[in-house]
Amino acid sequence: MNHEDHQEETLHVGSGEFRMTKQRRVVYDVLLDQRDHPTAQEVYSRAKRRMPGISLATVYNCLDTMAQAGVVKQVNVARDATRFCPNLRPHAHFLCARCGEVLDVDLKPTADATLAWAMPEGASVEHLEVAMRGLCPTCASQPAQLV
Amino acid sequence: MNHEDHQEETLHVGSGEFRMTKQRRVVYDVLLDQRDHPTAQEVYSRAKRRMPGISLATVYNCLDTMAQAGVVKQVNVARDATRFCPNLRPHAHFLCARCGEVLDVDLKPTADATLAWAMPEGASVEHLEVAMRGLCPTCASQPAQLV
DNA sequence: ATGAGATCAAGAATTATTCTAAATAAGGAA
DNA sequence: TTCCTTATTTAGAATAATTCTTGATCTCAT
Repeated sequence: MNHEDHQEETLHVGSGEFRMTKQRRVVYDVLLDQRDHPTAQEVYSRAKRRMPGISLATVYNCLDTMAQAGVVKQVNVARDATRFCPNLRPHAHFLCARCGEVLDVDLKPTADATLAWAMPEGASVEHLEVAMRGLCPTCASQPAQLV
Repeated sequence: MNHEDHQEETLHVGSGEFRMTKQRRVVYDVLLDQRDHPTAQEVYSRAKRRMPGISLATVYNCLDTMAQAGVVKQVNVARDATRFCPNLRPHAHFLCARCGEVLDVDLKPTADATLAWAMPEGASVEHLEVAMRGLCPTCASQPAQLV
C-alpha cells in the first residue's frame, strides 16, 4: 500500500549503475549500520540475520557490484581478507596492532595525498590506497600488555 | 680456498637478526637482480634456476624471515599475491592498470607521508603502505588500446 | 664427534575468493 | 496480464595463495 512495495530501484552513482535488489539493500545496510570494516564473511553472518536465505556467493557478488559502482570501498590492510566500508570520503585506514580495530583516517581538507611522493613524470593516478599500522589512541595510552 | 667457503653469516638489520643461509642468499639475490616486484611464485621459479632443489615452502620461509628482519618489503597492490622488493628507502608502489608493471615511487626528500591525513590524536604510526593504481608514463602516452 | 636448535623439503591443509550451472526474479513488450 | 529476455541469486565445485606439519638435514657450540 505504500512505497515500500517497490523493492527495486536503480541507482546511478560514481562510475557505475546498478539495481538495488533486496540482497544488495541488506548487504549495504549491514555496512551502514556497523561501520567496523567487516570482511565478506562477517558481512555474510550479519546479512543472514536479516535475510536467512542469502548466500555467501551473493554477498561477494553484492559487495563486488557495489564496489564497482563506487558505493562501497574495498579496504586492504595487511594480508588478510578484504574488508568493506561505505565511507566515500577520501580516507586512509589505520589498523591497530594491538586491538585489531580499523579506523578511518580522513584526508585533510585541502591536502593532496600524492604530494609527498615523487611521482614519475606523466603518470596518472586513478586510485590510491593507504594502509597504516600502529597503535590506536586507546591502546597507545595503555601500559604495555603482558600477553 | 677462499672466503666463498663460508656460506653462513649472521646479519643484524633493522628489527631482526637472521642467518644468511644458502637458500636465503639465493632468494635475496633473486630480488636484487631483477627489481620487478615478483610474487613468491615468481621468486621460486627464478630461485630454482640457481638452486634446483629449493622448495616453494622455503622460498616463503625465506621471504618471511627477511621481511621480519626488515631486509625486504612486502608489497600489496590490489588483491592478488603479495609481491616482494629489496628497496629499503621509504617508497610507495604504483601499479599500471594497463601493462601491470609495478613502479617504486620514492617519498620526496623532506616529505612526511602522514601529513596529509587527519590522524586521530594520540595514534602512533609504525608502518605505512601506499598503493597507487593508474597509468604509468609509458602507457599514459600511448593511444587507447582496442582490447 | 655430539647434541640442541634452526632450517629445509614435500606435501597436506586452510582460507579467501572466483567460477559454474541451474533456478529464480524482474522489467518491458504485446 | 502473459510472455520473453536478461540480470541476479544460489549452492557447491574449483582455484590459488599461503600456512602448517613432519621428518630430514644442517650449523654451531661444546
